[in-house]
Amino acid sequence: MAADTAAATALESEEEPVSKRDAIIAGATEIFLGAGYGAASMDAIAQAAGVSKQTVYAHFGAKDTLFEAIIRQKCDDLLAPAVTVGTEDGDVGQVLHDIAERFVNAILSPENMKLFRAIVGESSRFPELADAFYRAGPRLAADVLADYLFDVDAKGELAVPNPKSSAELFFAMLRNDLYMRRVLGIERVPCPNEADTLVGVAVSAFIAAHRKT
Amino acid sequence: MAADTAAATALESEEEPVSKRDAIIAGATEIFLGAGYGAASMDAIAQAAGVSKQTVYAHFGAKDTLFEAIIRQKCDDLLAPAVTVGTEDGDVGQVLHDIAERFVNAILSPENMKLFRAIVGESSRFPELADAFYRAGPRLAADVLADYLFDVDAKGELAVPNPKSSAELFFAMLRNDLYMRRVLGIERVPCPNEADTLVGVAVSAFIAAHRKT
DNA sequence: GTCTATAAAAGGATAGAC
DNA sequence: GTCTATCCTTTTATAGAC
Repeated sequence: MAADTAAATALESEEEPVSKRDAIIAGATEIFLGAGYGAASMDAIAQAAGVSKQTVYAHFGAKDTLFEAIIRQKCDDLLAPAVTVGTEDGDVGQVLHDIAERFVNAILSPENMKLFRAIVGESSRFPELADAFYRAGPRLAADVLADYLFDVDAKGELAVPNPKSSAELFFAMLRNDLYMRRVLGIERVPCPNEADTLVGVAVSAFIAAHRKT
Repeated sequence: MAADTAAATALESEEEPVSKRDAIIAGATEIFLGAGYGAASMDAIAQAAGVSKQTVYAHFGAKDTLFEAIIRQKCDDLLAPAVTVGTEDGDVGQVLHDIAERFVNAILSPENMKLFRAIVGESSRFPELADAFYRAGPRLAADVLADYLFDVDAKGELAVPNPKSSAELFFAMLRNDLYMRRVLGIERVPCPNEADTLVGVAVSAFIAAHRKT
């Protein structure tokens, strides 16, 4: 299978998916994230992939298996860039601002919105997926930031007696009203100005709340 | 119909729903909020209501109509207590603490969790419901708090140059990691200790960020 | 591995009697 | 208004040929 994929990669044009399997993944991702698990039909997925339905079943066995594969991959792909701290040296305010900007951009992206809605909507049927999302996203982000805040406290730049709690508070501040509107699908158009303002407000408030006495 | 309901109320025991219509509403609420729109079948709803399927259709016409009726009612019922300011006199810290406690209790309640998941999962199919939820919940709460914060600023108790922005930040702080875990269905057991801690952290940080210079 | 064709079941909605 | 019985579309999944 690996050899097949490699050969196809070399021969096919870049527009077309390299293999049937990749085509299925692409099609299933589009349909599942666009419509949700319940409203997505295997026919629609096969058609979006340009493949017969039986081919889909040959590769993934069943609908729920396919859904799990798609969602798990998306969790890893999408949330990874949001949780890196980047350059930890420099002014604390600047570092926090950078982290906040990347986090907000990541969680507000249309792809992440669709992923989150799909997971939340099926959290009772696929609890493991909800857990995977939480660990790859919010939990990891908070853990990474908590490590950084621990150092910040040690250096005496800010007073952070409880890094874990403060890290969670920081990201909560970033999941603001704009995030809520986007989760609910109310705000369609990307609004960079509001996102920038939001980041500034959150970072300022966070620093003010953790200033050394 | 009203007379029928009144008569039934007087005669029936308190355990049983007063009318067929109320029984349908109760059953549909249970099924829709428990399983989501897609996974809920009209058969299951009829069975949960103790009524034939045709009776359900006679009252509500179609599945989507029934869903809308259920969700809209739940939005009004559930979110109303969360958005009252209550006694606006007294220490600012105490008032904010009260508001925060009520808000957290409301949004973390199992009923609200189920409602939110159902709406988010079907936000593309029922955008009006997502909008109704937003206006009855997050938007209304922020508006009410913004009014209070405007007065607080005028009295000079805190520095709140932008009440709307600050109100949104306040509630964002309350939708913390615990809220995220509950939305994703990870945290099953109610954890009052963590909720109390969370409220304290948020209120302290908010006041510190808005202290007069 | 991939396709066409088909089975088998579930679910939304309706007909007609009472 | 309410029930039983039924229709018909959609959808998951499989059989069998190439």
